[in-house]
Amino acid sequence: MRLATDDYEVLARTELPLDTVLLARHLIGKIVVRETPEGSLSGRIVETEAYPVGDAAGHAYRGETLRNDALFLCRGHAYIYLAYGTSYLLNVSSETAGIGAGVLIRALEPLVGLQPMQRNRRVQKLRDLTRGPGRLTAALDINRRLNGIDLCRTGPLWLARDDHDAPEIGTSVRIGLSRATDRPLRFYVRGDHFVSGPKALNR
DNA sequence: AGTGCGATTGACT
DNA sequence: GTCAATCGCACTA
Repeated sequence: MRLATDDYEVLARTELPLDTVLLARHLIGKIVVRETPEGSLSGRIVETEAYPVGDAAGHAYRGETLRNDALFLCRGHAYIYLAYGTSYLLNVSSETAGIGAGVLIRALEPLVGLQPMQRNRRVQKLRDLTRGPGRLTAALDINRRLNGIDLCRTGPLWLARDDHDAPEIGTSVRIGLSRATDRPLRFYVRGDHFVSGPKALNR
């Protein structure tokens, strides 16, 4: 495990698949980097969900609004919104500019900055730090101020390559929806300790 | 202007 | 397992 984020390499936009579902798979195993005044934080993506073009459960389904406009940026930009009035959720925009689709980051394996994350979350247990889309944003101090940021450039929030072997990826239905509930658009590192959701969706 | 409802979490039985 | 918290947004009128 790395002790610092100094030698992370930023993901090039050209290596991101245009297609939302392919991007959701591609992002598994990549690294989210958060630079704060108190230091660098990072985690490895172990769970994502695709919200592709024409998806009735997607926020872009009814067109562009003030809330969701970051989804319409070209692939690799952050779309962050407040869910249930309590949790910020982090997405990566997909497709070409003007289309409107994205990938939700649902869980991370915490890597760098464990102590600040524990402070941000007010929990000690590593497993509770970033397991869940609202938990990982709290751990990394991610909120609406970072909405629209380019994740393919170093800065306060960006994506890095990782140099591990490609993990074994499982597929399931998405979590927490009331519409389009049957589509297999959730991807996760099979059996990983830091994947969210019920056990049945981690095999 | 009012209403209903989440891409969730934490506390509790 | 159940359930309330909490608020911005989409939708109706």
